[in-house]
Amino acid sequence: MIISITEENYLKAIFSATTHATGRVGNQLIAEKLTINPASVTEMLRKLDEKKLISYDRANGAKLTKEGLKAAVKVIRKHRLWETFLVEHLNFTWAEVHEVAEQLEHIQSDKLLNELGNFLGNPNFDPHGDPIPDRNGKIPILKSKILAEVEIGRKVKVVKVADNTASFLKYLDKQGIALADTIIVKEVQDFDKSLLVELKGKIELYLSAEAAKKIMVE
Amino acid sequence: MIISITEENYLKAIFSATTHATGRVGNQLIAEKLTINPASVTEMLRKLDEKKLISYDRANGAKLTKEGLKAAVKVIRKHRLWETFLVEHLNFTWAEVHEVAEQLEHIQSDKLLNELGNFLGNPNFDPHGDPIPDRNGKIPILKSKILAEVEIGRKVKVVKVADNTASFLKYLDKQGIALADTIIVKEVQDFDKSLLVELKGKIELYLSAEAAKKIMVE
DNA sequence: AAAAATATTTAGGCAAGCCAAATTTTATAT
DNA sequence: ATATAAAATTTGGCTTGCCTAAATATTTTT
Repeated sequence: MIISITEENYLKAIFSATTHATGRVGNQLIAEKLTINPASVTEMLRKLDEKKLISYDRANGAKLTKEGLKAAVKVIRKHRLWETFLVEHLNFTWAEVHEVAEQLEHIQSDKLLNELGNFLGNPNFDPHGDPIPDRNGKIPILKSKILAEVEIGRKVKVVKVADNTASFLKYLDKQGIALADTIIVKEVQDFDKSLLVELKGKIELYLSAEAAKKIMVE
Repeated sequence: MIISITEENYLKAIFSATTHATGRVGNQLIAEKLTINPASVTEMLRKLDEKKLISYDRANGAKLTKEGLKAAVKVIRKHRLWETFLVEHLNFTWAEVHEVAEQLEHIQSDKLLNELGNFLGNPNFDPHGDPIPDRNGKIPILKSKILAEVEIGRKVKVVKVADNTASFLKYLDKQGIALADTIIVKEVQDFDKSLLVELKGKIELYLSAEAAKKIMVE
């Protein structure tokens, strides 16, 4: 079956909305993720329902079928493999990759996808620490928590960022924080919940409560 | 200026039609290259003319402007760099690359283009021996001739194929002919102009006149 | 339970690209 | 020079995806 680029983007949006929020996936939310008008969403959801990629009714909203899930996960695998390629081999920073990966994820070629995976050594996580689904669609699970919830004195490792916007990633770069860095929480300021942390055993710096919620550690 | 994928494909078609045929580039020819209906071509050519990417009038047909040429050459550079990448790093054969490169050539990212070039060592020729335009749009020239015109006894090297269709490339693979192979023409059959050639100093084989017109040597 | 707020759907339209059929223009051949 | 053939264009219509504005549903608040 042919799935258009637009349709792929809807499937991706539904997938990510499904995992994040607990309940139903409404049109509004999908519209926001794709920055389009909610009115436009209805007809597309109906179309995806007809194509059996989602089940859709007013009460339950949109829900991926087995086939729709497979398609969504494949796009995500492509996206994250390309991000990995761009960072590891083409000198992209993690703040730069997203936009280009959004384009590359729609290239259709099973051989390309397979060979790219092999070329990269079929990694399990991308440059942001997000899990890369394997060939069969299985998604590695990372048992991580947010830095804001770590006890004082505990030594942890940065494994993922929960916000892939360029502005946040650039902020991390400026602070010198990268994936796999070790962090020890030294103090929590009572009035604003900001943290004083030790980074890589040497530098000490302050992180806002906001930032601490977006840094995942293990 | 934003140039859509469709527009890029038109520019590419006009470019290749321009170099091949000597005279004017007509709508018919463009329609054939893009396998679309000639009726559809008219409006697009007018649009490209409005955008100053081509000059277009009934008498002279379509002709790329400086800006249109630049855009066309950039797409071709992308296409050929990606082909090189696929063959050299992802185990694609030269018969497999075209279809995927047709997609990859439309990815928009100057950084990607630059870094990909660097990653590959900014090669001058792609896996089919076609010249890769450099960053400034300059196209390397290969002073090659077709195998059919080589004198008997002369030792030459395969530098390019003048037909990139999968069927011809697969035929070459079957015959064991690849870029950079040496060939010596031993005999020319009078009645059908087919050639008996020595390949890589050992194998002898017959090539039809047709094939000999599509193999470029130096 | 009524009013207010939020979500969804309907209806009418628009832009990009495509096609088929009919027509006009240009080129070729007698 | 004119009849015929070939090439280009016009016309009308299609599909995909998007939009705005208005109408319905559904929740939430009071």
